[in-house]
Amino acid sequence: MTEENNYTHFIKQIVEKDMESGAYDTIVTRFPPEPNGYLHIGHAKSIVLNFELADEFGGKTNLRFDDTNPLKEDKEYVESIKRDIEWLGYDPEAVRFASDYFDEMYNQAVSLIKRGLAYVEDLSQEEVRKLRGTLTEPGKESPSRERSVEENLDLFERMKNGEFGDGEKTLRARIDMSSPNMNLRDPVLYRISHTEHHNTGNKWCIYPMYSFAHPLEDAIEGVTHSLCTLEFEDQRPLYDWVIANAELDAEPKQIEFARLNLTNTVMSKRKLKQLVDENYVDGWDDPRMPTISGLRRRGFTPESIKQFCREIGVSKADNLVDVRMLEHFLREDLKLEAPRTMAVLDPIKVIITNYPEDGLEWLPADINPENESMGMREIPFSREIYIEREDFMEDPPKKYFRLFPDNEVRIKHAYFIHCHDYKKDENGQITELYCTYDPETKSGSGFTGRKVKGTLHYVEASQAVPAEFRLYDSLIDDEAEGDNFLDFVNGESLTVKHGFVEPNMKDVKANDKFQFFRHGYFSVDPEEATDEKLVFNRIVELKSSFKLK
RNA sequence: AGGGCUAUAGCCAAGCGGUAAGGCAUCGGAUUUUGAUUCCGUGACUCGCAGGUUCGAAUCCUGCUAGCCCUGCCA
Repeated sequence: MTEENNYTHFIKQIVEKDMESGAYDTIVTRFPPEPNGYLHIGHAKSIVLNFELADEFGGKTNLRFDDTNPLKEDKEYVESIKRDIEWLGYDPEAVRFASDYFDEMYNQAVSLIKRGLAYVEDLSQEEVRKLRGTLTEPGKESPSRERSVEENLDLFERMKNGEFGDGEKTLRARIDMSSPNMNLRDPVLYRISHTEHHNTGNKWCIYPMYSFAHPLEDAIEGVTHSLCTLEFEDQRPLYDWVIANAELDAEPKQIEFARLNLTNTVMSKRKLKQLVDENYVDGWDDPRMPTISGLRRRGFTPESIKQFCREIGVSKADNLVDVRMLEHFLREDLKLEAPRTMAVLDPIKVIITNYPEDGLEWLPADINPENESMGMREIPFSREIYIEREDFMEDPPKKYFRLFPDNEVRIKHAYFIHCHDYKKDENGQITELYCTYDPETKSGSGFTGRKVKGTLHYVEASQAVPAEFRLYDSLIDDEAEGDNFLDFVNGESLTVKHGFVEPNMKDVKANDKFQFFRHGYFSVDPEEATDEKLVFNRIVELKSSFKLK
């Protein structure tokens, strides 16, 4: 069971009341994705809500694939969705499919027909649309509406038996063509589609619509609280109509909440698909994607995503959450977990002119100063080291306390070094720095004679391990201008750097996470890192109050 | 405009008639061998607007305004 938590929201309050009043003995929720795409962080909000709410009240949560439209769905998505939920750390009480209940749904439809609550429509889609009316004008009743029960029964059975082509007929609920709620103007319950289904194969050529299928699925599974997003609010009367008229005992209630929107992010399946199809990214699991698989590959931890979902709350107000909140929880989670190590992403060589020609020493370094139990490692130091190119300036501005001519800085875990000279190539690019070190300032020696303003990270040259670093920036630039979201795609969302890491990083494994000193949190790319080639994805930068310029 | 819903700080969000929680972000300051972390401090004379009820209103009532959703045989 989940420990008690401090988060409350209107849905939890509804459940609390329902439990107190005895309306339900136990709570059952479900996460009901359609297997037609990959899960993203917006789904994570729903997953966390459903699983943790049920868990908190000692209830259960099913994973149920809403596979009522074989035209769009595929097994491939079923597997990726299962994997993502498991990775997040949730274990469904049961894994079900809407298609498991096709027989039951068919019987319920027949029952509605027998009671005069549904009829077979043979008007074309176009004609049905015309009769539906508009937002401000009531619809008109279809001639099919007054067909006899016997005829309806016969036609529906023939629909099932494949006697009609796609779109030739539908089964409609007989509700109210003049309802101000469009969903109640005799909504379609079943349509004909001669399409093979990933689960039921060619058994069916009629498939139930969401509005009919979903409440039945909930009722069959004994779901008590059926949570969905705001756009289904207008469907609730229809949901309730189905529940009231179905011959099932359970009485699930639908409750709607606002979906998640994130700054610098697009969330709709359509847009994400476009980014993939038009090669703005490398696939659904590109580390820049807000998909669960993208976040996982980028290096986000399940806990950081879950904590984010808990903290943003649940309400009915449209919202746009700052991505920096997500990043905050990643840093928070990794702070005590990720080993510190040093990586130079854009190297510049430093020659320590007064260090012995063939000297090499191993220095002790803590693995995580905030978590001493992680122990120590040893890192080499010698006459030649690499530091970050941006840690040296010929002509620094005020308050630049890194290295510049005639300045002294600390090299992390090693010594103070003092810059005396530097060399440039024909393009004016700095190629080498010449420094001296002061043996008295060795780290751990307790030296207090002088203070320096800056501490730089480094990698010793002879032992340095080459590595590739992939630095990610927002995929979407919220400040950009344009009519189409593609105008907002950041063309510089990926920067690749080649540099060095410490020798003890040779044996890292896929998805290992580190804090590169002064840079941020990085994760070993699971797809493209090999034994010969280290590839690190930057998950998120460290915060910084330093602003050059 | 017919219906449904929403409105509390830059963002998310608690609050449920007794006098505005918390988080993120921002900006200060202290500590610091990460310009990080940590720590401390920082913002709503007011809750979309206008009226009303009440000793007392973000909370109740009325009327406005703004935004989102609904006319798939998608979910």
